Amino acid sequence: MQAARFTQVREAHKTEATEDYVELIDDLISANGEARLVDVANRMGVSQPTAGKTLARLQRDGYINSEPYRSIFLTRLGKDLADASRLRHEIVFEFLQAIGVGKEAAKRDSEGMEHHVSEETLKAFKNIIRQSKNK
Amino acid sequence: MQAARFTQVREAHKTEATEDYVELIDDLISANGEARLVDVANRMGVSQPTAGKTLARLQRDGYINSEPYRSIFLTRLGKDLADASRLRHEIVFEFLQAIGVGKEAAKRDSEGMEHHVSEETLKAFKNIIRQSKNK
DNA sequence: ATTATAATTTAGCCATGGCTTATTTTATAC
DNA sequence: GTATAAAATAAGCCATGGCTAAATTATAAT
Repeated sequence: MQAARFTQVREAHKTEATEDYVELIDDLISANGEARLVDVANRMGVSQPTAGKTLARLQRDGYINSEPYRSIFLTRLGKDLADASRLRHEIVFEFLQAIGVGKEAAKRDSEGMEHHVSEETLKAFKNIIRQSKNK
Repeated sequence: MQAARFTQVREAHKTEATEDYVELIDDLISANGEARLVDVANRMGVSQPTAGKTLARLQRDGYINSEPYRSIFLTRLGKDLADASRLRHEIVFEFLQAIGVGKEAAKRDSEGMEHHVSEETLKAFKNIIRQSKNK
């Protein structure tokens, strides 16, 4: 049934924002020692109130913690999701480069594609990466 | 700047529904001679009112035409978008199979991936498809 | 320490895309 | 040709994720 596929794509969309945010927060903590709303908003390319609203939802759903007016911390759940997301993201990014896509396009496309790649496809991607290294 | 990438992904999301719907409408017309709301809704996996609302937007934006209570027609704009979408969709689908992804996963993943693949990446996909045919 | 600047939050707006329930219109069966 | 079933629409709800403008809180500078 075709309907199931579209339903699945819609499911993926629901988790996209969450994954992008936790991954970014984790990066900011690694790079700067902390993750501030203003930096999240800038890196996501949205206004601060928009980022604030999304972060409130992430907190509601247990991915992050933060006291009012203080910086943002990942919960265990958030950190695990960030790690899994980054791994998937990196595989897609490396894969695109392995098949000859330039770095900039690979960055752009992997950002959108990463949320729609199943385990099976990811495995195929990893094979290609491995082959391209052993050549 | 990372922000630009996320902005681009958001742009892609805006056009996703439009592309999915016109492609589906075109398929329904080919298969059944007409595209009815009830079939669109069933194939998209949403309720009829939801499909109706989206179709109203598509009409507002010039992709389709339909008289109240009658079936749906693509405008020139809609037909062109449907053709371009299907082509992209098919390339992604074939590509995934060419690298060893099974048919079902390829169908599912191509549905989500197609909207996030740049021209550059599409070209790389076509190369792989060509190579896999000449082996 | 006070002032100025920067960061965060609040409030309120909008569009999209979901839903259900109820109504209206069209098509079908008899 | 009328009753029934099916399809489409209307009305009204909700969450997400955008925005701006204004208020509050925290930080930095002198």
